[in-house]
Amino acid sequence: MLQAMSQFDDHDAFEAASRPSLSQRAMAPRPAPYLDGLNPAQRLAVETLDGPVLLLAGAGTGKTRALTTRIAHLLMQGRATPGRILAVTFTNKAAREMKERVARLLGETVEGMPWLGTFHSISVKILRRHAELVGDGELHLKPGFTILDTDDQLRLLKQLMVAEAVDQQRWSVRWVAGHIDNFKNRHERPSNDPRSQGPIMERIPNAPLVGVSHKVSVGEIYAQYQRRLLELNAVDFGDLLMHCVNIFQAHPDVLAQWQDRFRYILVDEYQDTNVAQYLWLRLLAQGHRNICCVGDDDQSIYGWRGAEVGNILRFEADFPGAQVIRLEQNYRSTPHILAAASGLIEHNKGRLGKELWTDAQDGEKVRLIGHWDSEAEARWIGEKIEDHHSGRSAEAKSRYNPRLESFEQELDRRSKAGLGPIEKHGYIRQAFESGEVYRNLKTYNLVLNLLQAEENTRAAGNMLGAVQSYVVQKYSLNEIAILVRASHQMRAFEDRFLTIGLPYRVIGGPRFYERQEIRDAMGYFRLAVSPTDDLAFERIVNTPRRGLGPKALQTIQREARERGLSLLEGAAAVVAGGGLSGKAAAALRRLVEQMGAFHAEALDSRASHVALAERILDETGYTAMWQNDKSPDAPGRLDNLKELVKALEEFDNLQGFLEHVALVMDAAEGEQAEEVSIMTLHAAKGLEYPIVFLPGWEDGLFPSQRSMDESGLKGLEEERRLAYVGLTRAEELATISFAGNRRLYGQWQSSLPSRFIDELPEDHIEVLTPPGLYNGGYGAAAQPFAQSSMHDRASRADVYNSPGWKRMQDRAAARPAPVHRTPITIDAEPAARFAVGDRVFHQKFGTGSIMGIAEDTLTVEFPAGFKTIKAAYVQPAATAAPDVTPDDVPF
DNA sequence: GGTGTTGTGATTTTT
DNA sequence: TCACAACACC
Repeated sequence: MLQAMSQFDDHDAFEAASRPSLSQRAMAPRPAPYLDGLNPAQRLAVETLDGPVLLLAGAGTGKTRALTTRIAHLLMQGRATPGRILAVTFTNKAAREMKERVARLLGETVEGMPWLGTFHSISVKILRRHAELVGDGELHLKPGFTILDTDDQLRLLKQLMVAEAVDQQRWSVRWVAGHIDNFKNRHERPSNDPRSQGPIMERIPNAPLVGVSHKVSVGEIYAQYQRRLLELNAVDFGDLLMHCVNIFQAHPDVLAQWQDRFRYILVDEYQDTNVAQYLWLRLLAQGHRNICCVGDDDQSIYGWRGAEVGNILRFEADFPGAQVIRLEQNYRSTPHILAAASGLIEHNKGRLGKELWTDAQDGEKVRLIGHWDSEAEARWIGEKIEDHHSGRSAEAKSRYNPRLESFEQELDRRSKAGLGPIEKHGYIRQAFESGEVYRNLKTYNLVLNLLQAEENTRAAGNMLGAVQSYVVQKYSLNEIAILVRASHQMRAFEDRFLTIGLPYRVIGGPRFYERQEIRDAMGYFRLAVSPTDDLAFERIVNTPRRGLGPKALQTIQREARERGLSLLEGAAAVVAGGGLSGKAAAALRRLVEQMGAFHAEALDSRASHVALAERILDETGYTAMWQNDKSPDAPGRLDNLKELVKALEEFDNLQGFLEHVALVMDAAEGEQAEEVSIMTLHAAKGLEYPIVFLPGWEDGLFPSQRSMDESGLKGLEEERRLAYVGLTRAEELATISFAGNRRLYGQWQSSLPSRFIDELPEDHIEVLTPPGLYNGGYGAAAQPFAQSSMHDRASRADVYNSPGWKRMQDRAAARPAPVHRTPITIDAEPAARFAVGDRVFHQKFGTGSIMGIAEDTLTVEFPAGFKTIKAAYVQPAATAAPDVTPDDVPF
């Protein structure tokens, strides 16, 4: 069906014919099985096809389902051909997912959805067709333009800044790049008066630029940068959007053409759009006005990179007559999790407002726990994960359940006898046979519902009881995630998990195509495909080392500039003209000749591009460079190169591959192994896990001090949304934790629990007491805060008054101190408790002897060697019974 | 031109 | 603490 329609794509004849004709009307009202199972709001979202629609979809409300079903509906209703639907996402992953799901709905591959993609990939397609409209009469973009990655962008900017003698000590390349990105996010073109655009920078003190001002504005660099990009026939990511909008604005005829094409527009994650994307969308939508934006203002967490929540808040004003549809039924989380998240986000002002609700069973409350320091936090979370994984978590019910056994027997009996109402639901059987009903709360709930729907037979009643009393104790590690605010928090977990041998994976680390060796290799490929790619030339000319350093490069650049050649051609000229001597000349000659040959072969469609790629890497000595490298990561890099070559096989030629990679910078992720996922809160958006840990809820870290300093209340609210996103990732169990002390940049720093903790609705929170928090604990111990930056009494008192800490104290006090332990009193002169020669115990270093005492600092000889340690961190060894695990040892 | 040393500064990240 | 960049030195 889809493929049949896609043949007509681009044919206006088909469009004309697509007014309800006889044959179409005969085909028209088809049954729409894909609509089954949608809730009323989702259904409304799918069926409201005309005019602007804002779909406010809370976390876990089936947003993607609504969006993909809407596309399917448009197609099945014959409202539009695939080529007439524009569907934009932010990430390639989201685009891929959407394609797959639409395909599944329609039961076919959706090759015919050419305009489902990211803002950037769609912009490239548009831009390739109108490249000449970018620039002025003299200099304009050509359709074959290259797309620079961040690396190229920085190198180019750096050249410009060096030429302008900008004081890079004070104004870094990254900083300038950030500003330029922001210009583009806000769709600010280089102004006619660049000197007054953007912040002012100073040149280095005695820059040899006679008669030039001591100051340069970022705007001037921006203008030069744009000029340079044009000369290089290149664009950066921001340009893709900006140039498109510029073309649309300056050429109404072109705009009209695209407006006409896109009969229906769908936008995912609308709350994340920046000004440029907003303009882009609004221009295109002004044609048919059938635009459907899906988003959630409460999940807007990308303000710092230009996203404007205002776009979604203003939707109704921007698109008069817009219908607003709210998806509020949540299918992901338990009521407690939902209530906790909702209670938190209510502290934000200016929301569009949604009330999430769910049918799900109550489940566990959100847990809250405070720890002494980040290491204790990691240790504790590691243990909890092991518990969940092995099924020995404290809340685990008995593995053996007689009622369940009888239930299973009953099921078996009835199934064999082929009777009774229950086995009509093959699903139930399967749920039990696979064990899914024990493991997955969703399955469990579904089975419950199905059973409840059954007639009130005794068998059904039995089953119900059995299922209800036996829920889920074992979790796969893949069902568990740790979500942190900043990536440096990950280290504590990695360290800990490595020691206890818990498999984990970090999501969102440096990506495949951002690795040095991959970029280098790509540089070679780029140069082979387009010999005029100067940035690629600069990248690889001396990698591996060819003795062609900055000086040789300067010579080449001078030659190229004087003759108006590209760098590679310039290099050829230098070689021919004898501009370089000896070794360098020979090396350059070889490189030029090789690249010439590679280029010829790249043009030859009969030659294998995979073989060419291998040859390039081998003959230029690039592979050898890593083979000779003795650093520990060299073998990994060689593997990556092999993988790169393998990835090439999926493309017809190098060119296609490069085009793909410029935009789709992600590698296939393997998900076979069982591993706990560790990632930032940002990376977690859109994902869900049965069990979620949210560590590091401390003021300054989360909410991040920097966010609040830089953006004030706005920043704080965005942090709060981030907390909301984190909580709503959890399906069954969320555990929030904070640590009193944390090592930051090598320094121990103490902090207060996050203000968000006090904003959580108490009824849905269960406060846990960590092992080792006995009487005394935090309440009595001023010592833990001795190194605190929070020295003033008032703020420290606040800690003790906060519900979380109070509760912890109450719990701790209510709990009898174990016999083997002497309560620790930490007095003003802690070291006074010790004398040289005493045996002391430290939770990390074990037992040792005191060799020296200075103030409150001890020098202790541990098995691991001499350590200088604050007295507060150790205790007399005699009180530390041998059976005490490290976690039982308090501070 | 390659290697060692010092200094600095440090969220969140996609395309 | 750690990574990376800029400089000094061989």
